[in-house]
Order: sequence, then structure tokens, then C-alpha cells
Amino acid sequence: MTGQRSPEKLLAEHNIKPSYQRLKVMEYLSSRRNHPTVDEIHRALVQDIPTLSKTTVYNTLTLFARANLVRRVIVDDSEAHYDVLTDCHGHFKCDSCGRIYDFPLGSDLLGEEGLASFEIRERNVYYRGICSTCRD
Amino acid sequence: MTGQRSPEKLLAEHNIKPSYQRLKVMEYLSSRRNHPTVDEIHRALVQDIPTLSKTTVYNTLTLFARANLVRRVIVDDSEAHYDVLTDCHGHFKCDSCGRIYDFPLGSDLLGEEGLASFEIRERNVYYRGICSTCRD
DNA sequence: ATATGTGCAAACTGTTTGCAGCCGC
DNA sequence: GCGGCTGCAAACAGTTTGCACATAT
Repeated sequence: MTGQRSPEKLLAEHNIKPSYQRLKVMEYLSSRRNHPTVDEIHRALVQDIPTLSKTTVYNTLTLFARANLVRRVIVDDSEAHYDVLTDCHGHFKCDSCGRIYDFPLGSDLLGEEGLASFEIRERNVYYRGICSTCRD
Repeated sequence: MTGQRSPEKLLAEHNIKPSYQRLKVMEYLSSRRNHPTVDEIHRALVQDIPTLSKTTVYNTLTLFARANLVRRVIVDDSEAHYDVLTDCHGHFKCDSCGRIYDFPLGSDLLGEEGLASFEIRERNVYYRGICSTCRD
């Protein structure tokens, strides 16, 4: 059972030097799994680290993404969102409240027959609509 | 059998005034179904319409998208692609050649149980990887 | 004559890059 | 002391906006 590794361990396993800002970013991502944007992460962390720059958040996330520690999620034309969960799941973005929900994805379900002999490296599935809370 | 309507008809059906540039954009989209970017459309059409501005292409595509004549396809973090086919299909982008392939999508296949009582308005499915041509 | 489409230029936004200074080992 | 992390400022790319001119009916 691998479960929830600590930010320190995660970084160590991927040979990433555990600087204070990196640890904080990873900590933020793994606690609140809100698919935050760069801006949200930055706004949240500047409180503890007043000198934190957005550049560092960008650098850090790019680094994490290359190491497959996080995934850049496109649910939205404008900003990129980041997700620590690397297992295969879809995203649903509510047009009304803007919240992003995860939903499980079966493995081989889609019409992937059409992609025989293609090497699939990444699957992105995102829906848009109105969530149950906003419909009430 | 509805099949291929002419650009004129398509625009008329959606109460869109058939200006020269609009017709040309629609014509381009429906002939080469290449999921072109704004830039590609513009580059292609300036040849016939030397005064054509990108702004007009943007305006036109936004107009078409609102009328559900085209779909904005996000397969790529940077530029938006446009697609006349509004039926449900997935996109595969080759990391090597950059080409975008369509593939059919079954209807209710995914793990959508998790989204019971959500109102799904739009499904986006895109994969990344290496296409069969580039693997050889 | 009026409403609407077009296109230039400038603004905007998210992201990237260059580079000087700083910190930890 | 050295490698490399940080963060400012400037560059960048795609897109949007403001506005004057052109165009069609």
C-alpha cells in the first residue's frame, strides 16, 4: 500500500532537491487536491512565504510535471490547472460555480479501436456542464 | 440524410449574414477538416483576401462557435483549434508530427456513473502520443 | 440612412526567458 | 567556493477590445 507519501519523500524519490518553496508547493498540492491554478497556489503560499514569486511557482510546477509528480490539467481555455493525482480520471468543470470534479475513468472503454498501432501516452478527458449542487 | 450542407446554407440556417470572409472561413473549415488554428486559417485565406485581418477570423470563429457551427478544440496548451464536426469524437495529437487525428467515441462508455445528476453539456476527449506513421 | 461587418492598433493575460544575486552544502 | 535555486523585469504569444472606416441593404 503506497498511499500518501510525504512531500519530502515524493521529492526525494524523484531526485528533486527539497527547497523550502518546493516542499510548500508539493504540500499544498497534496493536501488540497483542488486542481489549483498557478495563481491560486501563489496566492495561498505568499502568506507564509512573502517573497515567493510566481516564476518560482512556474518553475516548480514545470519541474514536477517533467518528473511526473503532477499533471497539467486543461479544463479551461485560459489558465492551466495542476493535479497531483496521476492515475487515470476525468475532470468535470461546472460552468456555474467553476468547481472541478474528478470522476473515475474505465480503462479501455472508448472507441480506441480507431487508434490501433498508435502509441497513447496521455489521455485527457474533461467535461463541462452544471454540477448537481448548482442545479438545485 | 443531412450530410454536407453548403457554407451558404449553414450560415443561413443559423441566421448569420453571409459576408464574403465568413463564407470563406466556413468553406475552408468544411473542406479541409484539419482542425486548423486561427493562424492557419488566416494564412490560407489571406491569399485570396489580401486585406483579411486576424481579428476578423477571430470574430468569425467566435460567432460560429456561439452558433454551434464549430467547436473550439483544445488539444494543445497554446493555440486553439477549430472543428466543424460537432458530433462526439475524440482527438489524438501526435507529439512528433503534430497532426491531429479524430477517433470515434462510444456514447455512454466512460465512468460517468460518478456524474449522476450532473448536467453534461460538453465532452472533451483528447489523447497525446505517437501516431502510427511516426512510429515507423 | 442605418445597422452591421471589417481591420488596424493597442491592451491584456498567462507563460517563458535572461540574468543577477543568494543560499545551502 | 560552487552549483543551482530564486525572483525581478522584460519578452512573448495568443487572444480580446476600442474605435474609425467601409459596406450592404
